[in-house]
Amino acid sequence: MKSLVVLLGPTGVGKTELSLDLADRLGSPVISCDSRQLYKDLTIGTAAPDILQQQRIRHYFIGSLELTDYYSASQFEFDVMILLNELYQTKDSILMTGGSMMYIDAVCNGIDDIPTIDEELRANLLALFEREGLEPIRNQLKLLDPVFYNQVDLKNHKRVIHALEVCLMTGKPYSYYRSGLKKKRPFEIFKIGLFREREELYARINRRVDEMMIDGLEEEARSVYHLRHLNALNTVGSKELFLYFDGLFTREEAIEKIKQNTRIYSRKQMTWFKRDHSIHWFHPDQKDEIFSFLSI
RNA sequence: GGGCAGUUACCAGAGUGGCCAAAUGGGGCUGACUGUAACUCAGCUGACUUACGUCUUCGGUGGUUCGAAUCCAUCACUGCCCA
Repeated sequence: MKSLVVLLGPTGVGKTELSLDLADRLGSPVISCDSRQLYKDLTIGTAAPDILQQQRIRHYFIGSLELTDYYSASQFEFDVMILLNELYQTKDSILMTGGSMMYIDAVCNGIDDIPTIDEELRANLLALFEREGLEPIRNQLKLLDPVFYNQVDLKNHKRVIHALEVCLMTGKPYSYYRSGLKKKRPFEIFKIGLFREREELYARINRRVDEMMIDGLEEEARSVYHLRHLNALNTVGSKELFLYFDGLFTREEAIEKIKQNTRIYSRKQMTWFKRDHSIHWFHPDQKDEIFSFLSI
């Protein structure tokens, strides 16, 4: 039986470092599962594996996209499935590492097949939202998909708009596509979660942000500032510096905000992971325990 | 030494006699989340209680009043101005 080892955990917990040893042991490359490390030009702010680390272990999905590229969890599922199929020709165990919750779920459980939304339609709805608020969009959704209308958080414009997009795009209710079914994978999945006490994690995060600034995060952000409207740049470590460039933050305030938003993000990740009882939790120092758990 | 302004929950900051455990924002905490998800959204945030509710708060003290964060006196501290 083929297997997929998923190394996950909140940002800053120490996944990258451990993943190299784990990959060595498994004789596997690393499939990165990170919705922002995917993009080139964001390497410092996303703490992507560096050149040396990538020379040591082959990594996939690091810096493979332009900031202007469209991508989604669903596409990630698709790409990973193809890659896994290839890798399993010669290997039995593959390692995937990352903290993007929905991407992990997309690979492990699958995600319903929903058509990708036409750019123009999306732009139109967004314009309508900005002009008249969410009300008209909600009303249309109520008409076209009363089922989902009753389930969705009606204040969450992203969810409401997306549902309507799908309805308008396909002529079918959004709920029609939402099976909620888990896909059966032709490989076994082992989820290893890395956990640190909050205080310890926060201290690492704070320190890491300071290191990023030393490594040139400010210059990195400056070089992509002109693309700030892109979703890929709605990212911790970029958006705060943009506000500094705008004169709305001092440099110090921006750094504090990056730390704070990273901490908040790490908590959101933990909230998500807590629901998943198939995760086996370890402290990053418990390398041997992890190896023996995986029998490697 | 004199004059003026101020002191409100973790922070900032509304409230100027009852509808005030006290607006709002920030921060913190908890959670939702199947498609741009490092997104977006929600709840809680004086104490005790599952809850109904009860109790203790608005610099200190003492008053006025049926009733005070709100009015008066006084003390303390802070800021600005005059000396």
